Amino acid sequence: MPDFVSDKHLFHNPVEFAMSKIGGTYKMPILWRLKDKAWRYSELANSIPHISDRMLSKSLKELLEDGFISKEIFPEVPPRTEYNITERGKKAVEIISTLRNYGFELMKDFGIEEK
Amino acid sequence: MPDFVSDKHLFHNPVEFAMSKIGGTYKMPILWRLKDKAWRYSELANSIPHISDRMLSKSLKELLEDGFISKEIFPEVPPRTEYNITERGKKAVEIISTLRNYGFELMKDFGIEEK
DNA sequence: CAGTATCCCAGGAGATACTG
DNA sequence: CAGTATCTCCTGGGATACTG
Repeated sequence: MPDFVSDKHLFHNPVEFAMSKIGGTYKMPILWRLKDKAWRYSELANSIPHISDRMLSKSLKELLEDGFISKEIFPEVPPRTEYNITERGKKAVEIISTLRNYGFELMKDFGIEEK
Repeated sequence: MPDFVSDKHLFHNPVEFAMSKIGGTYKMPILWRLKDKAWRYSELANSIPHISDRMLSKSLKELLEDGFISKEIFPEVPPRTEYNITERGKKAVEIISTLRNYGFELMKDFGIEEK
């Protein structure tokens, strides 16, 4: 596996590339929530612990640009925006599910209680 | 999923926890190489692109402490050290394999040629 | 050969303030 | 409600030098 460049960034392996797309602190939590229904901006903001508007809007924008989610704006007052998972996002959700199950397993392994 | 603390660090979900154990730039590349045979320090150093001694030794130490790999020192001159995967490490390798396949898929999806 | 010790920097993320 | 703009901070990782 040789190095390769995408979007002006250097990668060394496919995992790095995948993580550049769905990694970071908030992208997986967002995709996970959109898994089976549409969510509005404020619902995401209230549901994800500690997330700031800056990080939420930044994460949503990147997921949108990379085609993992879609966005629908309803011209109401007050404005309503809904985010949905796309086909590409659904594949990511499968990976997240695997990672999540593994995480739970590891937590048990390391003696961390799930409350 | 409520927050929880492990090793003085705060986590918000199981994926974060898993990534704290096998994430970062070098842990997966290392585990992946140890998948089916023992490797010496210098072999890893030569095989992993751009890795510095600092990062290699740091990553190995943490993987060792967390039980993903084991280490055997042969009292020869010059010294020889071999690293092996453990049972816990083998489970991680399965996850890495999934992530790796997904990464390749995404690369194709984004039009990145694999050489 | 197989590492450790220091110093340094970039970029991910936090805090706060503001707007159509 | 649904964001964007600034500024700041922290830590993962780079560079370099040294050792049993």
